[in-house]
Amino acid sequence: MPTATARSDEWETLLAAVAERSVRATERKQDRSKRTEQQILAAALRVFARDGVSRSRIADIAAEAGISTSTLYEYYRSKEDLAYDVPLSYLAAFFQRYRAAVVDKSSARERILLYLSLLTDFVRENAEWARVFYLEIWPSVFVSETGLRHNVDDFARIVVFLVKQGIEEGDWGANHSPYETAALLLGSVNQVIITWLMYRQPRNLTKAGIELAERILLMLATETKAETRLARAARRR
Amino acid sequence: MPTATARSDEWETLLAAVAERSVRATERKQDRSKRTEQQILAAALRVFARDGVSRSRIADIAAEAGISTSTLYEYYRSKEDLAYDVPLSYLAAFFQRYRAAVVDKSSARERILLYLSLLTDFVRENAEWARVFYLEIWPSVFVSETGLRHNVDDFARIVVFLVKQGIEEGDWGANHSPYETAALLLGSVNQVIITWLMYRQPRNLTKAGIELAERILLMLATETKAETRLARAARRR
DNA sequence: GAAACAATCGACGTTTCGTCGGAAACTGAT
DNA sequence: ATCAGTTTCCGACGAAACGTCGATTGTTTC
Repeated sequence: MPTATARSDEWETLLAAVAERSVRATERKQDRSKRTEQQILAAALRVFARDGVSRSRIADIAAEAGISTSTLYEYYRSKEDLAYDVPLSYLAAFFQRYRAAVVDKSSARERILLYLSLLTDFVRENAEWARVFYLEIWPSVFVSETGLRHNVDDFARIVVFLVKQGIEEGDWGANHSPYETAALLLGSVNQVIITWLMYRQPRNLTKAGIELAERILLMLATETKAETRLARAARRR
Repeated sequence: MPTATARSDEWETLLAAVAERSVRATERKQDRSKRTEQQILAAALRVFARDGVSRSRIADIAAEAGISTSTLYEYYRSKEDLAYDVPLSYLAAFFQRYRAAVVDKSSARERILLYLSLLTDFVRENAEWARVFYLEIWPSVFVSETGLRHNVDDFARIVVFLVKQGIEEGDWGANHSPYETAALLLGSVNQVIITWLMYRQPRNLTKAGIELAERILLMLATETKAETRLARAARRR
């Protein structure tokens, strides 16, 4: 088992890797070009959120961005490329925000709680992005080996790491696979997020997210106590 | 609160509605036409699963089905229409299978457990379908007001109903919204399914699904006991 | 077996995607 | 300021996929 500091180092490394991966390498020389890039991304997000990715036309996005279609092709090789790049900057922003907020939290419990509540909060604030990301991009990431894929993986990787940390700290037992427990945490919250995106239910997403996360964490703690009791009883027999 | 029989009737009604909704109304006159329809659906599933919906070409699907593109357009107005119709027959099969298997289960606990384990089992058996449905269609259903939308809603509706039943039967308390608890159950299992579809992890999906469902149900029961204990302690003070 | 209907197909118009060569705007050095 | 070199932008065009229509072939009914 790694020592506490080794774990802590690993955590820093993970966060650094995640943050770095989500930074895009823009190599444009002139300022107007960077502005155009931003305009394209903003326009694409608007159009994707409005029409859905598959129905959106490149020409519409270009018009929305105030440029010609051929200029857009200077920046992105295809609609698919564009669709995969749009969520990236937001994802980077989310990871950055989490990294900044988590510095003064050291327990797995606190870190997970912060992660999930920050996530629901971020979704609520950036509903247009979330709509495109959760309902269009994320699920179809599999079709291509794109850079975004790794960012999406990071999403779960962080939770798995923290679940393992929680086991070491005794917050919950090692009876279950950390992957299963992570799926429990992340899957539940994702389900609530998707429901909110589709039906605006529950009304207060942030509140619902925090409550759900706290509930699960409490259940995990109780589960361990119950299982320990059971094991003790079995041994006594 | 409804009586036990009223609840039971409601359950039958719900299952009947779900089963009926997922039956497609085919109005073709000749037999060869029905064969063609099946060929199109089978071909579309293969091509969608292989190339992804957005990259698939109508011409490829037609070729795979052994017909001309214009014939395909006799059956479906557009690729979108086709994409939304492909999952339907499988969904119907799943609901039918569940309906048949659940007749001798009356407790909410058993019914939920059966639902979720049947689901993971069905996904494992029909991986091609699941890939298209979970990773491509389901999330983008929102873009259009299609019939499939209601079938997808049924998916969650059943779980919500059963969670409510569980509250009435005292399996778990009424402290939490049934929608939240349903999200917990369905979201976790969905997360495991999606992970399996993308990475073939965990290896044994059916086993993982059952274990996860049992774990959550146990946690829910324990949670209620713990909360009752807490409430009692609070009253004593 | 012929009239009426259903299903299929090849040819063709339309829409959207994506490329290319050159014009316009910017940069830095003289 | 001007000019060479570079970057960015765009209009015109070609390619590919979508979707339509009238003619042809197959099936049913009487």
